[in-house]
Amino acid sequence: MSIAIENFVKAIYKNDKNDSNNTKPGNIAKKLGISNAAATDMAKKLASKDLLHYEKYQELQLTDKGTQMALNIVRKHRLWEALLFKLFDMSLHEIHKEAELLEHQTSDFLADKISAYLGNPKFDPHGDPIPNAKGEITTVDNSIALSQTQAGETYIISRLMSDDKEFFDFCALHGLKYGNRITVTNQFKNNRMTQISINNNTILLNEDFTNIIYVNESN
Amino acid sequence: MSIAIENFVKAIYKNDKNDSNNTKPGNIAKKLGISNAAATDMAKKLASKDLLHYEKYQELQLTDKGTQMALNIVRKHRLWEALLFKLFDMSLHEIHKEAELLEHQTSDFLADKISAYLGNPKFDPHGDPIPNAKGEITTVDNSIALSQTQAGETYIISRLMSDDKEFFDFCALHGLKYGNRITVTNQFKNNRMTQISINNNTILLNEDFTNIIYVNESN
DNA sequence: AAACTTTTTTAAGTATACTTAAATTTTATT
DNA sequence: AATAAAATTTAAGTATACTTAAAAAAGTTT
Repeated sequence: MSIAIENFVKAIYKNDKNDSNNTKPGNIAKKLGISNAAATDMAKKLASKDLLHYEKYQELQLTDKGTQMALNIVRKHRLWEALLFKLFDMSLHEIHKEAELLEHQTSDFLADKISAYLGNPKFDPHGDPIPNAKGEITTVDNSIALSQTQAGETYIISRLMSDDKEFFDFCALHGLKYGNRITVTNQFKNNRMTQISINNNTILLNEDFTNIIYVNESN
Repeated sequence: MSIAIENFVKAIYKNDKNDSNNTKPGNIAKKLGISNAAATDMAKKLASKDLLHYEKYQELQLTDKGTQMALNIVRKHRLWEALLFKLFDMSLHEIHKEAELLEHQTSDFLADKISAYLGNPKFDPHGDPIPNAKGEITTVDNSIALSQTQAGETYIISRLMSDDKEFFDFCALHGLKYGNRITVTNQFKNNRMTQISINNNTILLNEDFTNIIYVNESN
């Protein structure tokens, strides 16, 4: 299967996991930076390969086969992120960009080698779960968006759900990192802002960030 | 530049380094597993990109720009080989196959990270030189093919110039590995065979192997 | 040097993955 | 419910990287 196909299947999968309300060709096209027409063409082609269900004007839906393919690619992506993060001094954004390319040129054999080398990790450096070789994912039920937290409570950062350079630069600057401890000092519901304390510094975060930073309750 | 272009340029470069007598489209086509017509087409296209000199019915010759591109790809290939060899339990043949794919999806930035992590090695696990970021290569002048060695002398294996699985399986079985010591016990010139001693075992090698195993004199 | 063989080139055609522009259908608005 | 807006689909066309088949040139043999 080509890189274009892999990226298309992956985009549908990720779309389903996030803003699942729109999996029509146009929305996928926007995420991939291709025209709507190209996305429709591709959808038809993938339907003929039994990777997704396609009906005119309806939402695209991955078949089991398509889902397995997506999980396989996501697995490789996140394993590369984990490996590059461990070995090299690179930002999460740089790591993501490289993994985006490497994921398509990685045999299952090599993926398993990377996984074993890392001790079969269940999460990547963003806190995103790494599917195992069978495509099974460890769910992270009890993690919630920072926007949904309680003022006065302390939490552990469990996921940074973004690919954006500016976001990661901000996180790196303030110590917002997978596994780190933060205290929510104020929730300004009306302004949709959250004030946190980390490393004795106080930071005010707006909704753009508090919706993509996930945390677990700190026991 | 596309993967097809990168592989074409690399094939010319490697051809020049080995059986340099024929760099015409047909020979390159054979190495890449494409038709002669496709190779001619590609040669014309690359000439228009100033990557090689093309004149009808003549040998193909890389320009400086083309040579730099080839060296950049070879650098990435050999850095991946060195990294995979260090981290994972994989055969030289498996490592080669993975590197063949990864080399095209590796930024200069990542290549430099890999190189630094490995301590900027000058040679890969086959003993082949790794070009530096500027495309400069450490020459290995004093290494000679096993077929050219003297009976009675002891040598250090410096290069295993092959991509072939069977060859590497054979090498692994008998301890023929980069850096290992061997003694040439007999040179059967008429039969083009070389008898060596390694780890107290005697092995008789024919020309197919003695021409691709390179050694240095052992001081 | 003529004849044969091999290689290279040209020409025509294919699959993939896109594009833009127009037509169609769906969705939202009044 | 009619109309306007937005999205989707169809249609036609492009670039890349190939293919096969035929024509042309080069190389080899006798």
